[in-house]
Amino acid sequence: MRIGDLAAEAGVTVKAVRYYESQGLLKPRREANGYRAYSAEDVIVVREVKALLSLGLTAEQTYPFIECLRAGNDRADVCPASLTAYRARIAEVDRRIAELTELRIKLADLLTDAENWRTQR
Amino acid sequence: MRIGDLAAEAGVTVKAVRYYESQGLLKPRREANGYRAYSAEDVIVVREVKALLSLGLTAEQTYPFIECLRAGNDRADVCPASLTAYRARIAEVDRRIAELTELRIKLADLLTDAENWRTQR
DNA sequence: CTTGACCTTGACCCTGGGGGCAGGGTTTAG
DNA sequence: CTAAACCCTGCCCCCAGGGTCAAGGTCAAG
Repeated sequence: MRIGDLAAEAGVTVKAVRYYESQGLLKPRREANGYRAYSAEDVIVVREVKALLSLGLTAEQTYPFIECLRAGNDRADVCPASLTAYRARIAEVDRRIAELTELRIKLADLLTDAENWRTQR
Repeated sequence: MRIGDLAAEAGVTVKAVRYYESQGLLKPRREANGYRAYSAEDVIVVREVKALLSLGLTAEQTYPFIECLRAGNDRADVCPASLTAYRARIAEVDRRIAELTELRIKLADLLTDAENWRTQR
């Protein structure tokens, strides 16, 4: 199958597929005319990458998941490296939520302060 | 004063100062040799920009605050436009926290699922 | 055989807030 | 006089692609 079919079937853009390839996540063969040729397995890979990116992982961080698939597993997340990646991402999210929560407090304080200053003048 | 002095006094890098200028937040005069020349007021502006960026505003969003300062106010955040910008940023942070909280749940579910699958095999 | 619609290719510029580096000119202290 | 420290502009890099382009390939209908 060609890149447009793959993209449509996996629910991403052609541009995204080419980007994944540039990141080393796909290695399609080429037809005689230079067109990229994909297997049915590549659809699974692209869907997985899409799902992982939407969880906030970087393209690079999806690597262990794809390797897990390529190793013959039905699921990309049953390998130890995948579990580690999940845990790392959860920790990252927790850190980010804590940061934003602090920031929220700071902003609210600043707003209150600025409002009070105005009514006092 | 020159760019290095300004940067040191405001606690940012020379590169950052030039970037702020490229975003229209500073308009230094030039010495005969082409060096940028800053006023003492510019230190205040740069400090303000730095503080606002650390609150997650974009350089563009700092614009109303700088205008407020230039209008002669002692504080950059006492103008109506500044209050609006604060409120917008708070709403943004709230949205982001909500997103991350949902994401956290998804990730934890996926992790649990993958772990269980492993112990079951 | 040709036309037109659609597909694919690689290549370029853009995002935000700068960091890093190159290759120059200027100034200041010793 | 020279070396260090400063300043200038301009270019490439990040991340996950989006937008646009010119050029060429494919496939059906007429």
